Amino acid sequence: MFGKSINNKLKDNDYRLTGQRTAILEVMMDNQGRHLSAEEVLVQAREKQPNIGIATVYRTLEKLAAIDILYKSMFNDDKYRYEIKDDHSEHHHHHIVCLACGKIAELEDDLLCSLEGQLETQGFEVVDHELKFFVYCPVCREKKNK
Amino acid sequence: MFGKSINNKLKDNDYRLTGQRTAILEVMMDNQGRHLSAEEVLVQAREKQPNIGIATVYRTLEKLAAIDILYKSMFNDDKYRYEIKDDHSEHHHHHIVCLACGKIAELEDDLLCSLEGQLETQGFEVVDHELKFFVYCPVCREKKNK
DNA sequence: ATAGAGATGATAATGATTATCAGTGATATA
DNA sequence: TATATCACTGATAATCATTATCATCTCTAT
Repeated sequence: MFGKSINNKLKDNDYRLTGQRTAILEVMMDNQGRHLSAEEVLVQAREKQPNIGIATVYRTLEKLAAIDILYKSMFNDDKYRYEIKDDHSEHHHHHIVCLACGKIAELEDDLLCSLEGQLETQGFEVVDHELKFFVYCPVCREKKNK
Repeated sequence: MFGKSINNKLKDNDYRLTGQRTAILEVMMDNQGRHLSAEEVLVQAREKQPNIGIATVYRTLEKLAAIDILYKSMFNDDKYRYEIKDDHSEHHHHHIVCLACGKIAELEDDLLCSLEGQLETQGFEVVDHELKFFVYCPVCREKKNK
C-alpha cells in the first residue's frame, strides 16, 4: 500500500495501520522531499481525518522516525521537521539550508564515507551522521548583492 | 584579557564587559572543548557572580554566539549547548556524538571543503556547515558487544 | 550631578513537545 | 457471539527550554 520497504518496516514493528496513521503517511508521501513540522502535518492530515489530534500526530511521527520511515531533523527554527525517506537513498542525507529564504535542498554525496572510514579505524562505530550546509542560495545571493 | 581575537570581537561590536559577562566568558574559557547548556553555565557563573540570573546567561550566550565567540549547537537533548571557539580553528567544526554515553568528540577536517567547492560552482554561497556523526565510541562499543 | 542609554534580575509568557487519562475500537479467545 | 484485553485516540494539562517584559540599577558622557 505504501511501497514494499515501508510496509515491511511497519510489519516488522507490529505497527497497526489505523486511519490516522494512514492519513499521516499519505501526507508524508504527498510531500516527498519537503520538511514538515508536526503542525503542518496536522493541517494536511485533517483534510483526510478531520478529528485527528496533535498528540496523535506527534506520536505517529515519532514512531515512524524510530522505525526508519521518516527522517527527523531540526534546522533554524526550533521545531522538529519530518521528511519521508526514499527507498533508494542510504541512511545519510545532507541538507543545504538557505539563510535568507530558508529553502532546503538535498545533497547526496559519498565523500563523507572516507571520513567515516577514518573514524572506524579509530574504533568508533558510525551509526549515522548529519550534515547541514548553511548557504545563500543562488536566488537569494543575487538579491543580497544588489 | 581574553585573548586578542576575543577582545577584538568584543570591541568591534561595542560589547561592554560587565561583571556578569566576564564571569560567563571565564566559565566558557574554563571549559574549552566542552559543550555547556545555559543552565550549566549559570551554575558555574554563580560561583563568580552569585546573583547572576538565567536571563542574563541566555542573553549573553546568544550575543557571544552572534559575534562569533561561541559556537551554538544542539545535539540529542533538545537544548542548545555553547562552546568557546578557539582562535585557530576555522569557522567549521565537526562533532562526533556517542549514542551510548553521549560524549562528544571533535573532528577537524578539510575534506568538506571539496563539497563546498561543488556547491559554490552551483551558485550557492556557503556560509557555514555543521556535521555530526552519531557513533558508538570505542569504549561503549566494547560494552555493547559483550 | 544628571540625563539617557544600556544592563540586569525576577518573573511572566510563549511555544513546542510530552504525559495523562478517560473513552473508543480492534482482536483474540472461549 | 460475547467478552476480556490491549492498543489507540483526542482533549487537555504538564513540562521545559527559551524569550519577553518591566522596574530597577549602573554606567557614561555631557
